[in-house]
Amino acid sequence: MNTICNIDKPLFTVDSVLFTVYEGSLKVLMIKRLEAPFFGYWGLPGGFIDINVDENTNMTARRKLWDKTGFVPNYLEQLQVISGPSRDPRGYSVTLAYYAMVAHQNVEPKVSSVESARWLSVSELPELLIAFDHRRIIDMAMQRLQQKTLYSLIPVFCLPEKFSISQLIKVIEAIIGKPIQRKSLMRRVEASEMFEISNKKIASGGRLAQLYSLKPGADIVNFERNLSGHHK
Amino acid sequence: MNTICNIDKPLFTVDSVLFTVYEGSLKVLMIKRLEAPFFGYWGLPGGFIDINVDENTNMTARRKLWDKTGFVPNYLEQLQVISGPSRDPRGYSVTLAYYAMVAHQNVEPKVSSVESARWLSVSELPELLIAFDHRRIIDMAMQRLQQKTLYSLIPVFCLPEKFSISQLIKVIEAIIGKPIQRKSLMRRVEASEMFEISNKKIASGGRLAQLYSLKPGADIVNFERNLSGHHK
DNA sequence: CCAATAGTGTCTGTGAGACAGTATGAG
DNA sequence: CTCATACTGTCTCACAGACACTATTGG
Repeated sequence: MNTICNIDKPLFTVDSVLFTVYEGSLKVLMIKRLEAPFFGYWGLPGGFIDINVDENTNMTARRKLWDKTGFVPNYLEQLQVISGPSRDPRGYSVTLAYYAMVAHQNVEPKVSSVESARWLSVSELPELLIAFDHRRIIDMAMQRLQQKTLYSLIPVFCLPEKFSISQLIKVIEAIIGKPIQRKSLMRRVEASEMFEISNKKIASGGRLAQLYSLKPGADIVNFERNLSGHHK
Repeated sequence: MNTICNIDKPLFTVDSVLFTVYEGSLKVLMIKRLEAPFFGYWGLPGGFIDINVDENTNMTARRKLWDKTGFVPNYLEQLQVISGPSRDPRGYSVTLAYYAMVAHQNVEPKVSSVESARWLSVSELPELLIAFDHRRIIDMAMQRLQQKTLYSLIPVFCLPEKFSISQLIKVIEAIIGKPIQRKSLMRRVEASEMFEISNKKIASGGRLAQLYSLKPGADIVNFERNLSGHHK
């Protein structure tokens, strides 16, 4: 242990907004705080960088998420740095926020075993006590996720390895909060060349659905036009 | 002065990639380093956050750019945090990189008076000695700027308050390195509703060109389709 | 008049939206 | 068979690309 030395230097932390879609709604992993400040409030998973362990801040984010979920998120990207003298009562602070995505099933066993961790629907956040400016950070993350969903297929990272188009539609609609055209999505899945057609199908009450999986090493494709975003 | 306390805490800095377009090419403001490490190399303008002065890291970036250019950049946005144990020989470091844009004419007087500051063409960077991993940061900034140029009109921030469509075309072409269609650009300028038609025109060897200016308080519009990017 | 640059008219191409129509599973 | 869900065909529409055409300046 060594003394925390804070003279003229801001407190630097790494926090993550981990998304998943489950039961048809977009959820964020939050941790019930067991220490001051904001004792008893919900906060984002995160913490200090450990320069002896973390190769870089991405690793810090991954490590902290691993602690809570027992899983490395399928998608992780820097969101924004938020800083200022009064966002943390302990003093001037600088927070690097990430946003990330996982398939619910991959993390459920561990998350439900961690007493303080919980998936909260973004729709219920207004009624809850959120620590620091984490509410604002979640809003920024959601905006970015929604925007990115319009021109890429990152929502696949909320799904298991093999998934059907219908599952993907549900996830996308939960994220952007609007219906989309199945046909448009299929065109994109096809055009992106990111996915393999699996030899399996999945039952869902009617005709069996084709399963797709991400090609190993496939890059995320950005389309040149946005999906819906308005209309109807 | 107080002792730098580095035990277990990374060094946090803020650096900026300041772009302008001048003489038909995209340029970056670089500073000839007069101290170790990387003495004599070119580095990005930046430095440490001053928690007694800077309301947040944006202010740090602005302040550092003001020192070198005598001007607050027209556009400033966070780019990325880069971190690791070996990118700075002095120890584990975390750098928040910004990218920014100015009109060349606004900053030229001051920049040419600061001995160590210089506008370098991005095309000549490979031949120069660049400090730290700043070369990689510039490349990231350029990629982001190019991408954003395809779906927004941020290149206007490289131009004086009143500008013509032809000037805007030249700036955009310098940024993305490809020709664009004048007609497409005019459609966008019109559709964005970001600009006012000035009552002045500018001479340029032929018919007088209409001058436009950013409406006060106008938000930056993001289009739903990208411009060219390929074709022809 | 001409040369040069500014701006318009308009046709084509591409990919999303809409939605009817077809396919294929379970019971 | 029917119902439910999966998928296809295809028309429309918005907007970028292309490029010929007209407009307006200086000399």
